[in-house]
Amino acid sequence: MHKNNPLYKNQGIHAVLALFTVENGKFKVFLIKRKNEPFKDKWILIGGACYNNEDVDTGMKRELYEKTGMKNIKFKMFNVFSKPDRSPVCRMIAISYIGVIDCKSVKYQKETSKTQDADWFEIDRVPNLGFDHEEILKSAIEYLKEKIFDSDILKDLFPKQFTLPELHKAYESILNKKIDRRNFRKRLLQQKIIEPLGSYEDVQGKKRSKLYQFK
Amino acid sequence: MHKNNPLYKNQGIHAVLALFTVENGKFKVFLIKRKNEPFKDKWILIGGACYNNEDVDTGMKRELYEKTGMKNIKFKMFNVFSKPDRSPVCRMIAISYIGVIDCKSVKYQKETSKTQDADWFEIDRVPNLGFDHEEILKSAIEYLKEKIFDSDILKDLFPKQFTLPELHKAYESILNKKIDRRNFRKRLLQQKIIEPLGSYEDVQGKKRSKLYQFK
DNA sequence: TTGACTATGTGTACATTTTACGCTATAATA
DNA sequence: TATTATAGCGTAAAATGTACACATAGTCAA
Repeated sequence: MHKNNPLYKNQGIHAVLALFTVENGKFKVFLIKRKNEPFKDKWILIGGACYNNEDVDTGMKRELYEKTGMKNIKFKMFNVFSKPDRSPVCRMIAISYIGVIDCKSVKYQKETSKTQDADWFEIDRVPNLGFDHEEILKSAIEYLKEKIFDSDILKDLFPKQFTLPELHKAYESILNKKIDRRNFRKRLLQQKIIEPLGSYEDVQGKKRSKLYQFK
Repeated sequence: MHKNNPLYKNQGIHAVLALFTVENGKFKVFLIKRKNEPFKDKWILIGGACYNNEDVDTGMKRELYEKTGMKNIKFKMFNVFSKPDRSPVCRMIAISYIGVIDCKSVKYQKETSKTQDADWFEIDRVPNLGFDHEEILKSAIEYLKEKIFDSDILKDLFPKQFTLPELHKAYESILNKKIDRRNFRKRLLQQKIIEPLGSYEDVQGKKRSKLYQFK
């Protein structure tokens, strides 16, 4: 590859993050609103271009901080999008990431140098997205559904303790279907990625649930 | 991203393919030997740089043809490698692919404009590889082992008919462990990705096996 | 206070899948 | 004929998944 060969020139790498949460039983994704062209005033997933001196994970982390102010978020690469015209600026491929967090335990900025707004959107109320981010979002949701039972991908959705009914509700929201309460409980407990704390939640108005945490 | 910002300039995209086969019960990978710097005279996986006007799948297909002469090979993306210094030429990220084929039913060129040799290597006799291709190969083998029972990833290893003992041997070679003959048979048959042809193989010296094909 | 209602937690019966291994059939060979 | 190797079929036990019944803890309204 020759640096000045027009066949290769001006390629770039996008890092794009589909960041999810579940809040009050609603499955949500985090979007930012662009301030500049292209796709000015459009909502998109969190993302931006990688620098030459960083690997894509590092670029993703930096972009996440620059565009939202969020830090210490875990995410995982899951796909690549590379249609030559996916960005109108120049040839950019997108490395896509997925993350699931507790929206109540992170702060974010509504505005930055490149964004004019930012918020959590319910999955079925997501507006039209810029770039090919609708395709990326769709792929991310598929990936999440596929991995939800076979990994600890929801580990950061409940950073501290939680109850089994809460976790059950989160699974149902994400998978968008009913799961038998009692079988769900059995399955999760024998998977041994969660453990009981011995204490109970502090609520009134119903029978108290036991508290659990991820191992 | 600005086209002349040195933070972004001269990024490139490698497409890299770990192409596997099983021959005489041996699990093998296809390697090519470089003709030029960097890594002159080193063996590497099949790969090269994507053009601006092609998506990475298309670039992979073109590079495969240019470096080996092979056509009509199916492959699947499985990972991304992006350490900033993984190529000494400039900042290149690698999109990695995996493929499994029948080595007897493809021809390849020993030499091309950029390669001086090409061959199938038994997995445990692979030489030191150029770039970060040892890491990519390791990741590809892991991925293959993970997917071997849950997908038709071996579909092109036996393009026409095969016997269950042959398929069994291929699984054992790839997974590098013994699998019970009888349980293997049961498992594959109830997965319904293969079907019996009704005929038998044409050999002497042992009991003849039934022939099967992928659906 | 009692009965209705809801949420939580446990148990049980049944089916399906996985695993370990016995047995039979075909063909070559001593 | 007996032995050995390969191919194919079957079965019992274990593990896992699915569909429920039931008991308990609390609220609320009559």
